[in-house]
Amino acid sequence: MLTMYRLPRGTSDIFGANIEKWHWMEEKVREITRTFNYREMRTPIFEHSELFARSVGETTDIVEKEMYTFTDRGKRSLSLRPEGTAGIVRSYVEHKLYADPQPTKLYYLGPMFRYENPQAGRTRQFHQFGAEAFGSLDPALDAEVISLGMSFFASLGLQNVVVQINSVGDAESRPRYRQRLIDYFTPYEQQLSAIDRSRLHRNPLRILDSKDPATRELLTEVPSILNSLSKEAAEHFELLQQYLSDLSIQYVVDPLLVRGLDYYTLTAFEFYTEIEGAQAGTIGGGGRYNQLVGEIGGPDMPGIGFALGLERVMLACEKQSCGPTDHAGIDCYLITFDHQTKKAAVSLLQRLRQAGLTAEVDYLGRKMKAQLKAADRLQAKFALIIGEEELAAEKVAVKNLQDGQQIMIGLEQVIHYVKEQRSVI
RNA sequence: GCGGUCGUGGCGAAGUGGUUAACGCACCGGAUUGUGGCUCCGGCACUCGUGGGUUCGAUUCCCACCGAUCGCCCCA
Repeated sequence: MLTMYRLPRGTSDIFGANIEKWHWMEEKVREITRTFNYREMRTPIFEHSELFARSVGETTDIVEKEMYTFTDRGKRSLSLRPEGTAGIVRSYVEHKLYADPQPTKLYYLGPMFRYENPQAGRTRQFHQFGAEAFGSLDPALDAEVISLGMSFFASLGLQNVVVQINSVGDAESRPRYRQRLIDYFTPYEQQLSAIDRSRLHRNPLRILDSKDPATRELLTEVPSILNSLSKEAAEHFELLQQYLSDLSIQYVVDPLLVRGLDYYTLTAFEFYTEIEGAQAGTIGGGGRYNQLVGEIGGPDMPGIGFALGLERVMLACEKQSCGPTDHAGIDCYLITFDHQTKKAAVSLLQRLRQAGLTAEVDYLGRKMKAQLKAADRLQAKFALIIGEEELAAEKVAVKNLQDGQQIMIGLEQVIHYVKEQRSVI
């Protein structure tokens, strides 16, 4: 293959049949967020690197080894966004949206970037649909956010999506649990893998997520975070479950569920479904972040949100055969023979299009037979034939390509006729 | 960052240490003059990922690199 330039590793070009799928999915996002009254926010694709380090967490893999960081001509360190929440929170604070009546409910949709090795459901540029709701501690809002995600999946026709929930505690209970974990694992430290040992010192909560068999043994007896929750945190979690039940949302409590981002407090959750490929089953995740707004310089405002990986959602859709209905073909294909008929066709073409019809004409000088073939391939409903005779009579031969019937129509009546007939086919 | 598998024309897919590298799909043209979807015929003139090496000779053997894919870590 003599292609000089190829797309960068972990990226993809979306076109052809795939673009239809993306439009379909994006349309579902717009629909569902409208009914839940979340408004779109578009933030830059890149931000100051510091923002991500602060919000996502200095010691997370995302910040430590996955960011696309570069220095611009003004010597600023910028990074392509690895996730969406940081930018939304920055914007919320920067534009003082907390001064508006709360809650502020926002959603975003767009590409994210992480320098990782690609595999099933993981690419370097990927797309997320995320929602964030600020300004309320009400667990009913947690339930709404989860419900928004589940409703989105339902609108796509996806089945068997489970939401796993947990509480990672608040400012009071988290340090306490952290210490309990350290106390629990320290006697076994020598048995832990190198990774888990470093987690023990840096971020003990992450051990809960370990896939190491030896560690998993130990996890069967590990103290549950749910027993370390403060009264408020426990109550929040309890109320959330009640609301979820009221919403008939199937959920599973998983005390081992922790998330890879540091900013979560209280509620943490993941959306999961079976997909080919071991790790792609998590199609979304989220949680509360009651400290984050304050941490990046805003007032003490709580927030909760989720992010869904649309490529993974797409994989799930493919597995379950849900997707957009095949788009209908074009309305008209104009068939011409020479320069004179082409001239007439081109102006008819414009009028058809102005009337809202999808119309096409041959630009390759093909013979009539080939033009009809092209019309067929485009699934045209009508072939509008403009030949010498038609031109002289100021008529068009309109051929219905479904039943093969053909009639002559006056040049001026064609649009009306096609519009009328189109709906009865 | 680490490990497995793979890399032949637009796509799918055979194949061999040595004359013109199958086939299918798609595409283009033709089968009596302006009529498609079926059929038949023909065309589509490829550095066999890239660069080295072994050999009289490599697309087939070896090495490196690049890429794809699957997995680990981690995440969406």
